[in-house]
Amino acid sequence: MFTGCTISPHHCACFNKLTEEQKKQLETKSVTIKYKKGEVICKQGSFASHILYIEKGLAKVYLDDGQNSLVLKVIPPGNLLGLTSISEENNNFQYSAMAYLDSEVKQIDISFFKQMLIQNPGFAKEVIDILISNSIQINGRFFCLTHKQSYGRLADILLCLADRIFKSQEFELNLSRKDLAELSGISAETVVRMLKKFKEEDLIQLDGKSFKIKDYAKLKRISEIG
Amino acid sequence: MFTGCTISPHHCACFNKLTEEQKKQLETKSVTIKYKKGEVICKQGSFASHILYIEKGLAKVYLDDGQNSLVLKVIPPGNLLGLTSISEENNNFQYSAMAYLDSEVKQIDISFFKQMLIQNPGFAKEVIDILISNSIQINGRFFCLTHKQSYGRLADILLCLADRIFKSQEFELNLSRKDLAELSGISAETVVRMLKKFKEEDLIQLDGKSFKIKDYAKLKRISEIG
DNA sequence: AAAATAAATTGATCCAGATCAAGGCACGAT
DNA sequence: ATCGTGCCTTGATCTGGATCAATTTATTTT
Repeated sequence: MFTGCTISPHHCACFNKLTEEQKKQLETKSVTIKYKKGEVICKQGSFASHILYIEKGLAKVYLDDGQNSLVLKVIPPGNLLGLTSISEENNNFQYSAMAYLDSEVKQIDISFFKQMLIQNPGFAKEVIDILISNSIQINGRFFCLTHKQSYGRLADILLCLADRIFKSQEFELNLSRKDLAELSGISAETVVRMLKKFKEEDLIQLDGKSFKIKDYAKLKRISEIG
Repeated sequence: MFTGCTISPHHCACFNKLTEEQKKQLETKSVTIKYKKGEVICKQGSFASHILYIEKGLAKVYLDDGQNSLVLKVIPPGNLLGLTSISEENNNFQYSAMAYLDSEVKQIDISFFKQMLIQNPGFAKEVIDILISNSIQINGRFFCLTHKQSYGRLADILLCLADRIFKSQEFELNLSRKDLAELSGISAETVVRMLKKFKEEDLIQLDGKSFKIKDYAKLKRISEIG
């Protein structure tokens, strides 16, 4: 029912709503920056002069209080990042983001973005839809991390990676065990133990960073039962 | 830094942006319904033909998978409910809501609401701001419930009630211990024990449903340390 | 006011998963 | 090669808080 999956299944559609003229303007009002894996793309609390759009790579969005960190979502190409900064009262980043893989990020001037919201109702409506789908997704993850137990959460993430990121039952996961732990909201040691168990029970095949989902149905069941 | 507080600190400002004409129309497109404490206002999954606006009372918004329940937020008068249903792809309620106290709720025709989004960019912008502030709030709560421990969460909720609902250090809490438990994401028994501890340590005064914050600063510290 | 029902409190037990500690392994730097 | 530094893995231990069970106190219902 609810999934801890952090990855939006669709591209954001808002830019399609811009007129040709506006699209041209957009190009002059934006610039693309490259980030290496592990680099910080935006920092919680800092002033936000841009809305970000992931063109290539993968980024994680997380909250941090200096002590603990919570991954809110993972953003694949085709999605916006930093939308919360367009609010009038919170014009700084409400979360941090880091490149999970080498990435390219388009920075869009925030006042241009706001101008589009006012000038182009279709664009605004699309942005609203994006915000809503973000909320729904995060609510699901919220439910997951607070009510499912670790097994289910890990199964969830594995399926999410297979389905939404790699679109294959077999993949090379370029993330550390610690990253995986963060994603599923459990400790790195526990992740290792659980992966081992999944392997023993023949639900997955695992060798270092090579993953293969062997029993999708059973993993699905585990993710649902919790 | 992050708070588990579920209550939005401000009224929604979007209706101010409507023209006089549109405000009049709004009246013809909406109707106010009364709910008794405990009644369900909207049910997760059901078709949403209206956007809801809390006029009086208090409502809780929660997710439910039949097994567990997670309170996303508590909505005081002056706030919208069910905004997620204006999305094109999710035109049903993404969560349930229940009256915490006797309440009055205005139901606004959803297609009228959508029409306003298109016709009135100022209105749309305001709705975007509301969605953003909702997300920020829920993200904070998310962090709280996953990373703070129970003590901090309970302290958090008590301060939130005092500051945002009752606007007084002393209040009569019309919620059961179980409700309080749900709000802070812990079991009812644990809530009782912790309240007792708070009382013993002279942080609060407590008699049944009468609460009084005696040491705000210390509670604040507990809520921050976790 | 007595009976029935629900909520609050307290104590005892249990367990998922964190944390701590220690080795094994891989890979970039010297 | 070999040193170092950081991941991965495994085992041992600890604990916050859930759950279960039983009693007490409120609140309805009749």
